[in-house]
This record gives sequence, C-alpha cells and structure tokens, in this order.
Amino acid sequence: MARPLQFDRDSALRQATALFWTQGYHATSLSMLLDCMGIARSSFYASFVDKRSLFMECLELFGQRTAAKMPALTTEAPLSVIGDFFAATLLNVKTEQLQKGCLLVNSILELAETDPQLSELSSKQLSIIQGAFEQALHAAAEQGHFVSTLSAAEAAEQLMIINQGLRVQSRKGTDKTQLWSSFQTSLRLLGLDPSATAVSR
Amino acid sequence: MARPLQFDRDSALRQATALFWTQGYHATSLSMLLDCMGIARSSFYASFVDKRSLFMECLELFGQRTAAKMPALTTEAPLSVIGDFFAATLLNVKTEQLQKGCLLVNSILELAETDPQLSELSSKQLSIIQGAFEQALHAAAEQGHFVSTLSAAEAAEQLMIINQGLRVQSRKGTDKTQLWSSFQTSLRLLGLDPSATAVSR
DNA sequence: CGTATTTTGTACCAAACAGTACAGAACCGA
DNA sequence: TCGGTTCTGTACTGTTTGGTACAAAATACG
Repeated sequence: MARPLQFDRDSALRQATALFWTQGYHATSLSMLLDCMGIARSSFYASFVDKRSLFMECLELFGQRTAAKMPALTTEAPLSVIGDFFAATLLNVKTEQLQKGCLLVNSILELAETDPQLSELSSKQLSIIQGAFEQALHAAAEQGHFVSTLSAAEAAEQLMIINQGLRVQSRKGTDKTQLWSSFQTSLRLLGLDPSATAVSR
Repeated sequence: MARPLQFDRDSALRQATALFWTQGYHATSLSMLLDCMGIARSSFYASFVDKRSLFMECLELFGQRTAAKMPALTTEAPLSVIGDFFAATLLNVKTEQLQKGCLLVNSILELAETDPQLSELSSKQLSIIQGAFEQALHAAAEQGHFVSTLSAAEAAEQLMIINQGLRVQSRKGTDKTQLWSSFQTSLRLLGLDPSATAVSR
C-alpha cells in the first residue's frame, strides 16, 4: 500500500537476540539495541512494540534455532540425534560463541523472580529439547541400543541437567576440549555408548 | 572515638545478599537495597563504598556460608561430606529458598560479559566447593569406598556439573522431591552409593 | 561539660532509562 | 503527477539510575 520497511526485520531480530544472549535482559538498554539492530527509535517501537515483547520474540527464535540443531529422528540411529545436538552446540562452535552459554538457561536464572513469565517461557523452550531427548532415548530403548535401569524420561532429565550444567561451565570460560570430554564422560555414565551417539556422517 | 554505627553491618550485609540472590545484580537498584537493608543512603556509601563493592562482599559471604555446609572431612565416612552438602542445600531447605537457586551460579551467568571480574569471583567461590568434593572423593577412593573408572578430579567435576544443572532446575521451580530424586539418580550413575553418602546421623 | 569525631538525613546532581509525539520523507497505486 | 498511507529522524517526556554535598544530630573521650 505504502512505504515498505527500510530494514530486514528478521536480521534485526537476529542481532537483538545476539545482544540479549551476551548481556542478558536487564543489562541491555534500548539504545544498545537500536545501535546493534541499526534502526531508529520510532522504527523499533513500530515494529517490535516493546523491549519486553522483542525479548519474547528473541526467546522464541532462539528456541526454534536450537531445536533445529536436532536432526529428524531416524529409525536406524535414534541416538545420533543426541550426539548431533551436542556436537552442534558444543563442539562445532566458535570459542566466543561458547562463552555466551545458552540464552534460555541464562534467562531462566536471570528472570526467575523479576519476570516469571519470561523465565517460564524460557523453561518451556528448553522442555521441547528435553522432549526430543526423551523421544530419541525411547526409540533407542525399543531397538536395544539403550539399556539402562533408567526410563527414557528419567535419562532425558539427567541429560537436561547435564546440559544445563555444561552451559554454566561454558559461560565460565571452560575451553572446548574440556567441555567436550566432560560431556563424553557424562554420556558414558548414563550408559550411552559415545560411538552410537557419535556425529553422523 | 565517636558516634558508633546505628545498624548491624553484618545483618545489613545478609539482607543485601538475600536481595541480590533473588533479583540478581542488575535488577537490584540502590533504593531497593537501602529499603531492604534499612539504612540511609549516606550510611550505605560510608559503610559499603559502592553497589559493586557491596556485591563482592555478598558473593564472598555467600561463598563462605555455602562452604560451611560441608562438614569437616572424617576418615571413616568421607563421602558423607557430599551427601551432607546436598542435603543441606537441596533437601533441608524451604520451598521459597529453593527457587532462588545458587547466587554463585546465577551471578556467573548474569555477569559473564557485563562484569567478567564479578563472574570470575563467583567461579572462584564455586571451585572451592568443587575442591572439597575432590578431597572427599580422593579420601573415599583410598579406602575403597569409591571405585570408578573416573579419577577423583573427574568425578568432582561431574558432580559440579550436576550441581549446576540442579540449581537451574531448582530456579525453574522444580519441586523438592523431584530435585532430590534426580540428585540420587546422578549419584548412582557416578558410582556413589547413596547409602554411603547419606546424611550422617 | 565541652569538643573533636563520626554518623545520618535531606537535598541535590548529571546521566541514563523506557517510551511518546509529531512532522517530514519515502513509497505504492491510481 | 497526485493522494493516501506508512515509515523514520529528531526532539522531548517524566522517571529512575548510581552517586555526592553538606549541615545537623549523636556520641566517646578528655
């Protein structure tokens, strides 16, 4: 009908996500966001309503992008879903990226009391990942690739606890090889053969 | 020499710690702190220098209090140190307290990029705990109470990863029984007999 | 009792905060 | 080329931020 947007909304959203990811919600001011998104104040409010609304969009985007790191569940190697996920988010990642940890985990902690809604939204996104773990473990168990005293649900929860622990480690600045070896150890303790969960080729 | 302080410095520090613990560093304003500590602006700056300096004191206090949850290492039951620690910080804790998670973990994530010094100070405090885990595991291994493919150092690191993961779970609002059962499962997977690590009596 | 010393309340500061108003520029369809 | 519509830059809002200035109140020591 009239004048089109002068900027790429998706790209601006990605850049905002990156900024929130490193600095957190409260420490990120609007002017920082405007600078990093490369848009003016009025354009921001016209397109994203609010700082808070923007953050919710960022959480959702991050959740989707993270979930996309899990390949589709295949019948022959269900456990590779898990290996691929951690390879994509822990191993095949630049060092500076590693220090950012996980936006969802960061936000759960930061906003638990100051904005419970946002914190819960983050938890929700994380539980999607946990659900995928559980599906993979369930499929693997049916094929005898995962034998354990633990149910698929219990093992998936252990895996999520380890995931969260590793994200804290990674934000501390622990280096990649150390992180990866800790993860391999955790896998072994869970009774998940590292070769079965290896990066698919 | 002259007029004494009109308030209890330690008690004010404890209350500030509690506030930072629930809300985080950035979301806690000075006026909130003054209200909760029950002192006036000028008294604050006279006694605590700075918001940031106060926070450093709080981190230290929290670290000491947390380390104090670990009993002294005994020769006959070294593993009970670990059980006692988690019992004191996970099991014997009010529900509202649980949702606060761990100030150190919270701070590592929140301040990793906006104030690396504070983040590192938090990491440092946490590594004291991890060191105590390692000592206990080492002593237990020497007495044959801990048999594993893992070294004491490796097991202690796994334990810290699990600890961090559990603090995230707890800040999500996961209830105590679920939290405790997850912990017990983790212990079992690590090859630590829950009965050996049980709360001493 | 007086005085040197310290604490404390009040008022204040400039800067940063999230958000708004609005005029003018840019665009699309006619 | 025009008209209606949408976007965007600038200026501004009131509030909150962390921190300071300073005089008055309170105390311990002589």
